[in-house]
Amino acid sequence: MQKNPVQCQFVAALDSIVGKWKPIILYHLLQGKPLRFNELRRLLPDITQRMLTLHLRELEEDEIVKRVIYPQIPPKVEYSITEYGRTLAPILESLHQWGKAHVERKQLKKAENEQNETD
Amino acid sequence: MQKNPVQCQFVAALDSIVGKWKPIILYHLLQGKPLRFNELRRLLPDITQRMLTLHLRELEEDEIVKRVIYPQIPPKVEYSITEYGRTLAPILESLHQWGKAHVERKQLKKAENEQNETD
DNA sequence: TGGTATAGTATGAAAAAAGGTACTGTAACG
DNA sequence: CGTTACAGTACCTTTTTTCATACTATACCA
Repeated sequence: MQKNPVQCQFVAALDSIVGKWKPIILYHLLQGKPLRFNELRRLLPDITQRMLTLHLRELEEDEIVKRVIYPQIPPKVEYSITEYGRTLAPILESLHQWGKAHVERKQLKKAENEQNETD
Repeated sequence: MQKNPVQCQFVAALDSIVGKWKPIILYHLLQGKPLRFNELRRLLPDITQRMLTLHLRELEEDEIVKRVIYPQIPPKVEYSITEYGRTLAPILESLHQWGKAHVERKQLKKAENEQNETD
């Protein structure tokens, strides 16, 4: 589908971290502590079970996240970042920083505009 | 809609660079030379006029790309990266590098699997 | 005995993103 | 006089992504 190799590389990278919830899932897992399914759910109050499952499966598929099932009842499944997943940390950190600055910049522009309107 | 501020920051950053064609548009514009609408189209053979227009408008809205209209016939419009847009360069470069390694890694795994199947 | 917690799956609907095709006006080229 | 190039817009369809709700099995707790 994507013929251009440069585009492919962007697509591969972005596929791994994009998705409405992936960055924030990774953000929590990058804190270091393995998290159970419902712990993640509590950290992301607005996500549906379905989306959490789907995104975790994709991250697992890419070997960014590791899934460990403890054979007990009620079930216990722990998710943690892999060594490979950790290579994404600097990128996510940059994105986070840039995004923060971008939001602040937008709010500043908005405030300026509202100031001008009342002139 | 996005209540979590951390998530907002990711969303803001990703909104600015995600979209099927945005990274590759930015990649070309980051080469430095301003590009005309149809020059970009030729660089992205599979994009439709419509999608190119929409993505460029969004990038312009975020002040990542500058649009200059030359009042002549036939029309001439040049797109270039702004100073602000240039602050995305390191992030895009990292994404590109990571994506490249990720693609190679996947191909390696695939080759290993095929090797095992023929054992 | 009924409620809660665990980690999901199944199904259908809604929303968002992307695509396809046709169309615009003007000028230069052959 | 017909064609091409330019930079789009309009309209509609398809694809992809996300959401909402109901459902599963088992154990523990009161």
